[in-house]
Amino acid sequence: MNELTEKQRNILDFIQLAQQAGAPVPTLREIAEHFGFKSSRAAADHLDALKRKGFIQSEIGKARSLRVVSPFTQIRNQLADIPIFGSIPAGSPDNREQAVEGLTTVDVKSLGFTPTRNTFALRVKGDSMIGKHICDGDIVLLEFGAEPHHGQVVAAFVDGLSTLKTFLIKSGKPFLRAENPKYRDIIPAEELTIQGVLRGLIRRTDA
Amino acid sequence: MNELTEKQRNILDFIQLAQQAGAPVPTLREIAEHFGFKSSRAAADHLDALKRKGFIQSEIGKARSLRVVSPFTQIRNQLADIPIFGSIPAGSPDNREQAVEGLTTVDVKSLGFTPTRNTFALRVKGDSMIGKHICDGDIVLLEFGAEPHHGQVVAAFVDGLSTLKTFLIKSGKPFLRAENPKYRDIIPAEELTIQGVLRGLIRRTDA
DNA sequence: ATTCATACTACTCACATGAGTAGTATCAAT
DNA sequence: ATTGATACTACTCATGTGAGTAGTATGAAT
Repeated sequence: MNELTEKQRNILDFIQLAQQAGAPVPTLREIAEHFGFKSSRAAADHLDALKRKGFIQSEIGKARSLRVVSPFTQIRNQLADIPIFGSIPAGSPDNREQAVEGLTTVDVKSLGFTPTRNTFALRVKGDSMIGKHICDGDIVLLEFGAEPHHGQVVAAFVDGLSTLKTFLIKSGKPFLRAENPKYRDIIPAEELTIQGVLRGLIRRTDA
Repeated sequence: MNELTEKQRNILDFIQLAQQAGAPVPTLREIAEHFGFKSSRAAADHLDALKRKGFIQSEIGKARSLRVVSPFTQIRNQLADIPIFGSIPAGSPDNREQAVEGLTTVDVKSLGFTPTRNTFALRVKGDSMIGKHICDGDIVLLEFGAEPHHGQVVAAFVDGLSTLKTFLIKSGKPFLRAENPKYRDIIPAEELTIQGVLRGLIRRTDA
């Protein structure tokens, strides 16, 4: 019952293509022009059919407000871009221009938290956090400016490099510990800059 | 010289967020309303500044035609939606309607491989792969139909559930092994369905 | 001192755009 | 035979929307 005709599918594809390309969604007249219709009503008819069949939605009276609602985009939530740094520059990660190695885009819901401007990513070097199952090459998502709690993993600026450590409080004093018996670093955290608190992780496995 | 003021940055973020969410780009009046301006001219002034500094582009006279052209979107590549299953239904993951728990969107470049229609995700239950640093609650990205190689991690259908195991070949025969001494499962792989080969991993760390 | 960018309010204008009315033609299902 | 969905043309209307004019205030740079 919810099957599309060829014309309707073509129009749905046309809209979806524009949407995916990052371009504004076409207007009734743009659709009409593209398909050679001489009246925008023809396009409106097809959109009505697509709406009735649940493939698209729009807000009334609002220009270019079409949305394709495939089973995927229905589930889809807010997205967020998070910059990946090779190493974090000193201070705030707001100095975005420098050292940005790439960008990762995550679905907020699947991640379980909402990234802010203070969220950034870092490529892990070394196996100092292997005890927490954070491996060499993993991308870790961190939040700048968050207050670290006992047992949380944090990024700290040590010897000119950003390194991951576990944040611990012992006798009221904060310490940093590597999660690998090979590295016996236990460093008083007072003298250091905590750059971010671990919020998530992305790993790529080579094929 | 191309630095943005805080106001301009906020407005750029507002536009980019809408764009990423798949929503139509805001109009002058929508921007003005969101930031509490009483005139759309205020928004237009900021957009003029952003255009002059090269952060956005627009087509004249066209509704909602803004595009963010920051270094971010320049780096940005193809995105891919990957469905997350609570447990994989038997057979091909193409039966997407069922058991889809959520959706994760990843940047292809940061992931290091290109997801296909055969790429899917699975939420890990249990710690049977802790030896490979795959933890309970992690989201693993898998590829259906790929030929598993010795030592790769695969998803297999065992006792009505999808479980992760390491794929091994011993004396020409394929075996599956759990990476946890607690689970001594060594199962001949011939009788089993390999549902997918591990390609990536996403972890969320509770705040 | 003056210039310039930023950051607005208040208002206007033209046209872009969604939405609608009325009518025609075709085809499949009943 | 008649109904209903599809697939249009021709036209109108209200409002959404980008663009612009005029003016005010602030602060940094020269």
